[in-house]
Amino acid sequence: MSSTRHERTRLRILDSANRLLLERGYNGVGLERVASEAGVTRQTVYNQFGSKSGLLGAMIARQEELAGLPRVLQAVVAQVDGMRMLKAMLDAVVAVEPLVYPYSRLVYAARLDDPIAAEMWQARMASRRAGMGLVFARLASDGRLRPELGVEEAAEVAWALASPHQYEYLVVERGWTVERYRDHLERTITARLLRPAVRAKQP
Amino acid sequence: MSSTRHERTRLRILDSANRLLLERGYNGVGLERVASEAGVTRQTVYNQFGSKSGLLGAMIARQEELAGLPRVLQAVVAQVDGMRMLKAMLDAVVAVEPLVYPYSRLVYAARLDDPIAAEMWQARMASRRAGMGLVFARLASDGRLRPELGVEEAAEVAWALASPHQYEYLVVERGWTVERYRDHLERTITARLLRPAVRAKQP
DNA sequence: GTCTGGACTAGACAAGCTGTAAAGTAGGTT
DNA sequence: AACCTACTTTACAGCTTGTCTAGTCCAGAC
Repeated sequence: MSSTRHERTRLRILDSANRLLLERGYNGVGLERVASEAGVTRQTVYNQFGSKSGLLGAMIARQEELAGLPRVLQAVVAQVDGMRMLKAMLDAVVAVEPLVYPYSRLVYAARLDDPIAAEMWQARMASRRAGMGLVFARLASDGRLRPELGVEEAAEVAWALASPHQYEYLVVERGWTVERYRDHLERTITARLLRPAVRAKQP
Repeated sequence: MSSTRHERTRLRILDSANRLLLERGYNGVGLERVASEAGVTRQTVYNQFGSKSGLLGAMIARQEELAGLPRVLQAVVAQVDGMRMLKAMLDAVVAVEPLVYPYSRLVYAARLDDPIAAEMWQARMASRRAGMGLVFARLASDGRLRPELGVEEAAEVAWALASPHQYEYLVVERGWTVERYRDHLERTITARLLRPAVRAKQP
């Protein structure tokens, strides 16, 4: 099997990093502790991940994989109708955010004084924004966009609405269910950015 | 005058802390440097502010005072009409946020592994949320709220929309002007939460 | 079965950080 | 002139990330 010693210790380190960093914050726990809980030396952590930020990056990459991000994004682009695409996008956000948000939060905070974390944040956000751009390009060509709005502007607004921070505030902090949150997103985007579907034109 | 030596050094420390922490992040610069740029010893910083978090708290309190937060909030509660109150609230957000946001961001990040910062964040957010609650209570009694919405829910949604993170994303990151941002907030809140004003009832 | 290379350990080091402590020196007020 | 407070100087403890050098152990190739 593909379970070399290398990979096994790598996973042990990632597990203990998950446990500790998630509950005590990025600066709240040192690599010595992460290493010892993984039954490993701090040196090994550096051999595997290069730096503390590197470890954080590996944690996130693994979590996105685990959360099935590639799969749900594929479900989004598979839609042909703009409105279905939007719904699939919201489903994707709601499915992935709960699993990925605790990690996003760490990167978001670390980003302020760690260049590597800053770069990671930029890359993640750019890719999500691009996804939202696709959705609204489709909605625009379907004629569902409000006439005064451009695709770019609509995508920016929608992405800001579906950002991790909104999830954090409404779901994590205020206790909304993810269903309610999803419903809220759809309502807000519809009310603010879309216009009713037009029936087949009568010439 | 009320310019004791105490207060003068206090201001010098706050100034150098502003300069350094804002551009290098909370963990990106140590108190040794802050102190030396203020022409003072690190010990003096501890005498005055107690801890690094304490210094951060003092920075924020001073900035909110400088930004005129009490004044604009007074302008909000002075309104009698709910819709004017909402507009005043948005004016307040737009006036204060640009000055306070860089500091909010520091507390928001530090909050994850610093209990004092966490408490500061909680207190600040609770007070802003309470303000939004007042506005929507008035709007509700004016009959301007969508019938399916409760005051609490509407206030939560509005507050999430007018949160520092939305400002950060749309204005700081995407380069919107504050006027455009304010307009966006009003449009979104109106479209999502309010219904058109009813004319005087005809019996 | 031995050999070899990569993974891991052990221990020490540099440079930085927060926070505390004790003792001495200026400043301004009364 | 005396005094209290603010401030400085110096030193410590304990923690951090990151680097370096040996040495050890293990797994798969031959």
